[in-house]
Amino acid sequence: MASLIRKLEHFVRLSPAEHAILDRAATERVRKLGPRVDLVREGEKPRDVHLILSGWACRYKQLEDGRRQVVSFLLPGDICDVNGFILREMDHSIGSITQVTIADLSREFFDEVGARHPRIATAFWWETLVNAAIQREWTMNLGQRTALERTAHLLCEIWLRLSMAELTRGDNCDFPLTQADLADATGLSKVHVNRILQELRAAGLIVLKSKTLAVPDLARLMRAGLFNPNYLHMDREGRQLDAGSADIAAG
Amino acid sequence: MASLIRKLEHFVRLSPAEHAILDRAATERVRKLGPRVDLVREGEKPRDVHLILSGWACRYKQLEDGRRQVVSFLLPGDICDVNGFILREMDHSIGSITQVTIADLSREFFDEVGARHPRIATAFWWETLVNAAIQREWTMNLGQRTALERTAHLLCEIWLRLSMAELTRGDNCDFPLTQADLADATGLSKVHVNRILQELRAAGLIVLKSKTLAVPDLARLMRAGLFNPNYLHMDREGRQLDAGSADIAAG
DNA sequence: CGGTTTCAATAACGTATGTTACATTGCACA
DNA sequence: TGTGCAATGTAACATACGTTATTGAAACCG
Repeated sequence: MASLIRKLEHFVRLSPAEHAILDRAATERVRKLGPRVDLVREGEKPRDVHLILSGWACRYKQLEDGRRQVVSFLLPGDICDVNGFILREMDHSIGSITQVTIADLSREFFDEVGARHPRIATAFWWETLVNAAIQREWTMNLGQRTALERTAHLLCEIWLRLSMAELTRGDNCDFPLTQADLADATGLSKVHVNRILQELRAAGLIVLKSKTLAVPDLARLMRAGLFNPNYLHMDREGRQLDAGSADIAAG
Repeated sequence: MASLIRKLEHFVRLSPAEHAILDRAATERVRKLGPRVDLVREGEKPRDVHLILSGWACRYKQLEDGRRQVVSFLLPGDICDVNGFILREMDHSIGSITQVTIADLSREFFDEVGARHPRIATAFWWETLVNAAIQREWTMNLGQRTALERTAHLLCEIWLRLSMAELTRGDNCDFPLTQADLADATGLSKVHVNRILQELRAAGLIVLKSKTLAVPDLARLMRAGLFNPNYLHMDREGRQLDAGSADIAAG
């Protein structure tokens, strides 16, 4: 919950009353899932909207011959498909990566937000639009960037998204993805992901071991990934980027 | 305008009154643009929402060194970013491909739709969600499919989107994209796109010349592109796919 | 704790696709 | 009715990345 509010507040300030509404929605109907299980499967009818309270998950699509593409990562504070229940059938699956805690948000909750809480509704639209922007950036990433740029770019994105949710500590963060996960997300083979990670390590751009990632110099990693943070739309009205994100954006 | 309504009616039936509302919005503030000009540039503040009345356009992103990725095509009946004006700055550009006619839809129009026309609002949400699904499918396409599959897949998608807007005639349609456009959209080089098109032609999957595309056997092209139309969510309540799209979906 | 599985690392080799270069066709416009 | 530029087509060659295979080190687990 805290992660969601922190993230949304990168865009609009929410009142204590609005915090309370989100808090309440996020504390009823909470579930816990093990790692590496499907939360939702392609072909199913969308039911509730899910809010990730803790843990990492991903959306993915698969071809009949087994080729698999992770199309996005879901981090704490992320909402899966605001209004997704409008569609009759899921066109992709959602799977947990780590153990995950989720809150199921009802259709009625969104109806009420739409009718009575315009600032929250706007914040949810922002979430929706940023997710669309992220998906466009992934298209760019897969279509144009080299393996090294692509991997560095993905790491920057995850880093910034985690930091918006206040899930980084100093220069490091939890990083539960395996090289196979990174391969599925970048469209590279596992072997090549391994080569690229070695290269990033050798260049001093990352320190990655035992599920912890450290980024000693984010600006340098961003340059390596040709990373421009504009698509994350982390700017709140009447403010550009705060002190913490200013040097981040410096590039 | 007709294209928009036809497309939306693949999802919900709209009343004559609702048609009239859309018609009115689409006839005030109409502009015409030449081919190959920018409609919107990355970095600008989003203003109105644009509805494509005729012609083709695309969203694209560019790296400093000139690498360019088309992240989506905008066809007649497409709306650019419902509620996009919530964001402070565009993270991509929109450029025309052919001559294009657009209607600028005001923020107030969307406010009114949200407040008073829930069925249209739902239809716009459907449009938003389908666009997100398309973007995910492009991620899959670039990350996992071979050059031939990828190209065939893109052609299938464009074909179906055009047919929803009733812009195909029999087995053929206008197709103004150059091989360079296709290259920018598929992440392939122009030379390789040319090779792949030759291959598709040789296999009898497409006939493409002088800006006209014919697809003699859509089911076969779909198989070549590992194309599953589910992500376009062309199904209306109480109906699966109509006669026209049934054989399309047959695969 | 010993066995089993997952994950990471590395090597040898193969190939799909990129690059550069140039020829040809087609079409806009003078 | 040429003339010029954009678009398409082709060939020779280069390379980034994929594939298969093997090994070692963690993590898991009964």
